Amino acid sequence: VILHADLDSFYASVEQRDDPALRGRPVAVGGGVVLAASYEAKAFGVRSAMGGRQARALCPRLVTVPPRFDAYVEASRAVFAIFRDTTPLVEGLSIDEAFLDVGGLGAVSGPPVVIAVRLRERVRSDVGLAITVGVAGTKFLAKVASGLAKPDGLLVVPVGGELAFLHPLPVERLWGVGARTAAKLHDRGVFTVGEVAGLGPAALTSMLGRASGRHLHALAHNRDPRVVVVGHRRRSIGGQRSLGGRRAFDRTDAELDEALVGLVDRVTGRLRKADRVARTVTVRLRFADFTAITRAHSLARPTQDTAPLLAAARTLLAGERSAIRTRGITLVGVSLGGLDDADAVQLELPFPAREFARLRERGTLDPVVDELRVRFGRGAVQRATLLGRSGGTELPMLPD
DNA sequence: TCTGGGGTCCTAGGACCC
DNA sequence: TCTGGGGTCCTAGGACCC
Repeated sequence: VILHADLDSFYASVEQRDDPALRGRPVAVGGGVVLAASYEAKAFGVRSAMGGRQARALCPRLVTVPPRFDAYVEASRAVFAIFRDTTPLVEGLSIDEAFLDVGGLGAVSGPPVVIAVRLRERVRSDVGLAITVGVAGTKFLAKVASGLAKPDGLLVVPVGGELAFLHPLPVERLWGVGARTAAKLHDRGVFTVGEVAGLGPAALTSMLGRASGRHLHALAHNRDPRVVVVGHRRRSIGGQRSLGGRRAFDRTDAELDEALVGLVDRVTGRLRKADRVARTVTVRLRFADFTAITRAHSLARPTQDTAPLLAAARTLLAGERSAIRTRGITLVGVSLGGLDDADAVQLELPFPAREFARLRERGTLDPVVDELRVRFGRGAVQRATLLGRSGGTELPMLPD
């Protein structure tokens, strides 16, 4: 049994918690763009990612406050501590939501509903925030349930009633169906999850692509085998800076370089703080017409040093000088991928073919061996046995 | 209404290797 | 001179989520 716990209007709720004058009033966090809107603001149609001007047009009495990210991180830590005190099986999805696997807790903590009620009370009393919880047998359904129960709600999908719950819902309720996918489905007369379920997998696949089609087909029949995973590792670290549209066509090279250096500096700082190394640098540019491109380069070896990563980013940016001149530029982004632990050592792969053939001739390696992987990390050997067999027995790692 | 900043995953083509 | 198939890695773009 899985709980999906999701804090309501997180940033705005923290602001209302910390400043009583904001309570009961329509609040938007952010400046040029709304990062989060309180429920009072949402009632006027104010939404996150909306421009500040539009938000004020919809809601003249809107109170706009600048974000205080430190306060949100602090509140998030406190809530996640309560999550982990509820069950060790916590999978964070973002700063304000997580899956909790409470399946094995029955004997200790009572049934899932009781656990969910207690969790909501604790977050309310200890952190001062409202949290919505969805309870179901799968991650997907738990997330759908919490979405429907917002704000400040609790919704349990009864065992056996999953499809009856799911099928009347509009397709937009499905996790992974955004505006584009919804539009494609609507074009073909598909509006509810039940109608999706009525479609064959082939029809969905031809509409949405292989993975999305299969995925959606499975979800519409409430098949979701994904388990709660503790301790996800970040796969990329990035930063971006919008430059404002006004001077899109007359940014100087020096200005762009300054922005790039600032971003690389910030991002590599985070990389080092996380004790990780990166191998792929991606530069993202957005032009005055709002179209965007990405340019990537992979280094021969991973690093956490600023210099080689900055050099790669500069080269990528330099390659787009003429596009920047003719199309104007409104955003620069840098992302680091191919992450690994800083102290991990990966030997050259694949194992040199000539050396391999030589060993094979000497009879040192059984022909079924076709790869050698040796990995060291955290100051100790992680995997150090040769992944091969000779006469059915494992070979020891080569002395070298 | 001229639109932030942080991520994840999928697709598809080309290079390269065996 | 013309021809196969499988696999991995890299790059670019797109959709989606909070």
